[in-house]
Amino acid sequence: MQTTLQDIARHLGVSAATVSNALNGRGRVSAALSARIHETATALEYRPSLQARALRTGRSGVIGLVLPDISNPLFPAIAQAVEAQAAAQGLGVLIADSMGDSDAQAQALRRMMRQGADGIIVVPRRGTRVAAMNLPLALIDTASTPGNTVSADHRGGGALAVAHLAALGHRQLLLIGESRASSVQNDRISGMTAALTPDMRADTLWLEDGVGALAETHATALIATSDLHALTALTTLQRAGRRVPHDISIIGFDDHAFGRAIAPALTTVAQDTATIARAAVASLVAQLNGEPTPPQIIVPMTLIHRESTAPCQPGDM
Amino acid sequence: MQTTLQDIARHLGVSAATVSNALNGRGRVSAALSARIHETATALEYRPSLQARALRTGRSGVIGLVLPDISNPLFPAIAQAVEAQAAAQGLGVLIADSMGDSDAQAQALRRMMRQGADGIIVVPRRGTRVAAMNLPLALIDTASTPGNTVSADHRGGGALAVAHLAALGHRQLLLIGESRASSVQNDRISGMTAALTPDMRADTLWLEDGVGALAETHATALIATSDLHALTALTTLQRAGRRVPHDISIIGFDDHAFGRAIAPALTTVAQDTATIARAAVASLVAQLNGEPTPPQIIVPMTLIHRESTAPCQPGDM
DNA sequence: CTGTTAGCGCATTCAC
DNA sequence: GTGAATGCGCTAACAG
Repeated sequence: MQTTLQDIARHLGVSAATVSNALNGRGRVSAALSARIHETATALEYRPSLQARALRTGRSGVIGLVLPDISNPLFPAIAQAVEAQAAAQGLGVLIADSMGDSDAQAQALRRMMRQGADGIIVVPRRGTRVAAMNLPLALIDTASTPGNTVSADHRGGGALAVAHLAALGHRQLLLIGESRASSVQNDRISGMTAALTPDMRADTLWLEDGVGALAETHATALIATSDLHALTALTTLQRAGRRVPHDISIIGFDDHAFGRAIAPALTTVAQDTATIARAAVASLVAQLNGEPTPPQIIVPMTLIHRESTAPCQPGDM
Repeated sequence: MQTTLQDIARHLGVSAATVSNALNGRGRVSAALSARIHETATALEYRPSLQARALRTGRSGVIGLVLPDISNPLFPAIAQAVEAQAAAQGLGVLIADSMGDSDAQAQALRRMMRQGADGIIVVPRRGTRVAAMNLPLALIDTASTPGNTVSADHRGGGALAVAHLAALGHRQLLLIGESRASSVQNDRISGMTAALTPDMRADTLWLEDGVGALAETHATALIATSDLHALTALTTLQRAGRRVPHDISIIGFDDHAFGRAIAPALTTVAQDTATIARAAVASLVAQLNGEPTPPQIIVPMTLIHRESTAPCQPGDM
């Protein structure tokens, strides 16, 4: 069995409350007694029961994380960052998968509330509105989503990608999105088109409309709103005999793990997941402490230049 | 505030204990009263506090899941399956990342125990021994790991891949592993070599030794112990002008998400994560109920034939 | 200043 | 069949 406050108290002939006071540094205990209490506490390997503390204080030390699809390679990076950040503050992380379903998402939120989560971080399903609960909430979505707590600067990321290609001399681009319903993808693409210089041109291809004649594009460079689509484009082009980056440059988004494993290694626009996670957890903690919710935070993205982008070759057009 | 047993009890002029009995179907309550209790319980939207129940019963309804590296694309699939399985049984899932570190792993286990996890599922770091705790544990590793609870049949998976290529007429193979320290990879490769027919030959390339002259291999087919390495091989070969599967066939392992997104789509040997997760959770539940721990379970793998494998072309050698 | 009493919400004895 | 008493381990509010 675990040692409890009572055990220590009996051991020293004092009351449990005093032990609690001493151990929590409430200062309400004489230095001498406090020392002895700490001593026996370590001797008996006392570990406070977070469960009992939770019942008493209403704070469980556990936060929830609801993801739309754990197996989507984008989210593990966020999960990892949130877990690391939470662990650093001694918080546990309850995880749930909303399976892209709005009902499942609502259900997951309720389940976590019942499990005693102090607050919940939600990466909402596309276009889903997260119902307000009487529980601190932090949304990681896009700047254009109402209620968003923190997110990457997707528009800025799009601009970054275009600027990189512009500097390399590319003028004719192909932008690849997957779903028009995704605000993340929309933000990224609008950031790209807004950053085009007057002499640049860009076509947009939405994969939900079909792959189209990707292999026959006249563009000299291509930006996909996800590394996954960049990978599709890369292998499709390679298979058709086009060489990357010699014939055509490719940029992806989000720095998935495989981007470093392929040849050529993928140039990508990365999210600062550590900062995003920190902000999300911080927002939860602030709300828990009754402090004002910090304002929405937009975290800059970073371009990681690897091998899939190169200067535009004369005659590419 | 949440409705409690007391609220219902007061509302009906009975005692809290009776309400508890009625709601938990302990049968010790008259049918009529029980009905009224259930009625008002739903009317008042009563949700028992799992925290209080946990304190009383010692069961929190939460299990832990410790992964070596959340961002490694292999593990999200397991996490997703475990979460789904746990949710189906009304259990929550606490997640932790051991960051490939044995100390961090031990620490994560302790943290989860303190957070009140009823049991913990561990996907151990390579070669790590998981210290026994006074808590139900389930290990997902390999058949050759002592203490393993459930795992995919990695050797059988290796055999499956070889049989597939043998049937396609391939005789000269290249096997790609990454680390000799990984028992999973070792099991897979030993399964492959054991399944070679007498007229087949296979070289083994460990990536920790360097990529080597992958592009110049004389093999007509290649098996990587992970989709990630298969992807490296595929893009390297494509870049060198070799055509997949026309010139060389490729098989990966674990059915990562990107395998369907590339051209050609990757043939792979998949784990039955749903079954593995079910077995792991079931083992935990059995241990919690004091039932005997079920014997180690080895779950068959499945070959998913996509586009990266084809019959051996005459003249390939 | 020090230490104790009370009770968080629930489930489990045991009397009635 | 039902209810009053008890305690899980802890801490906030109170009395000494």
